[in-house]
Amino acid sequence: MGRAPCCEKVGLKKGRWTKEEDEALAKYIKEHGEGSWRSLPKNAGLLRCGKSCRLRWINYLRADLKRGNISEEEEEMIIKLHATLGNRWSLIAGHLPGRTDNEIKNYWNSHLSRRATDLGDGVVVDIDLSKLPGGGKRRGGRTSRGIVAAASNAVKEKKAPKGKEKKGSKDKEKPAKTKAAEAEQQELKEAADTAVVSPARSQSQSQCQSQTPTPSEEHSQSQASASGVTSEEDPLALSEEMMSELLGPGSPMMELGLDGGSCRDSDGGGGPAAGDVAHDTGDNDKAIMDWDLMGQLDISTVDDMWDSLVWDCDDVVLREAGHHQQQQQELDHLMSDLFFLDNL
DNA sequence: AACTTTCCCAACCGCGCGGAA
DNA sequence: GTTCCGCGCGGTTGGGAAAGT
Repeated sequence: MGRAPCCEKVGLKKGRWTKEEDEALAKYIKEHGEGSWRSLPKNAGLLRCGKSCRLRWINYLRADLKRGNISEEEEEMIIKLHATLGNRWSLIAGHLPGRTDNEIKNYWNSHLSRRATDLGDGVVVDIDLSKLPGGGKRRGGRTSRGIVAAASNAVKEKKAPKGKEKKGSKDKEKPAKTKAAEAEQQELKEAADTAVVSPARSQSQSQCQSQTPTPSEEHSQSQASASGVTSEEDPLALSEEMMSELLGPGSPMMELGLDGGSCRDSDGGGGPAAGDVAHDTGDNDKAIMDWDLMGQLDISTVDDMWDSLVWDCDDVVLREAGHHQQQQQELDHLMSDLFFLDNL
């Protein structure tokens, strides 16, 4: 159908904002409040796109923004949350009052992702997203609350199957947005609280997501990988609870105790896994696949994926894993589970 | 001092989602 | 049920600053 441009592009100013523009925008929002971004520039007398105004306000002009460097606590929080949520910058920002998603994203890309790459020498996996279920494709757009809801419904149902299932995505109990948002917040809070993460482990985990490429590759890959492994059919969608269940005692992965197919601490004795949310057994000999990668890395398709997988450790590990037929079957089973849930 | 490279961050872009019409 | 619109999100880009040669 073709999509109308977000705003008339002709005659609009781009680039850095001037002080006058900032003042005009701030003044207008102070008087009229946020919202109606599309019409705001016109009303405020700005030659800017509404989106640009919104961004400027959110990232720079808002009064409640915290200025200055990211503190160590914040940094740790970011690492934790990133391990849990992936590149959900807005969600991460939600846990860091006064920080914007853009700020956190930039900070991650410029500081943390690099540091994550620099440290450790363990398994480094770069996953070709296109080979994942659903193409592993992630584009822009908001986190689908419907997916989140569906996923958690699926978990609930798995726990207590009901006779009849209501088709969930369009929840009649409005304001769903508020409810869902609250639920999401709660869920994330729990995730952040329960995620057993040490920075070191996070680094290792992050490294699992990005190999050690050239700087430019590193930059985009870390983004892409992180994005990919938490892609639209992602851990968040699957939800903490679901992943816990999948990683629980009854799960194939837990029973397998894979040594090779997983992304784990390189030194073999690293701290608890960042993504091993609430399932860190403390037994590092039993590698637990980071749940960011859970199900994304199908060893049975290792040959297919070989080009896109880069292992920065002994190949033996992978070879061993690749030859475990039973493990493959169980992984396949897990994959189909995940795929099923993804497609809810 | 001049030039080049790298880093950082503000801003832009394209897309998906939800809701209204 | 479909289309359109507004909004928000994540990825990417571009330019200035800092560091290196």
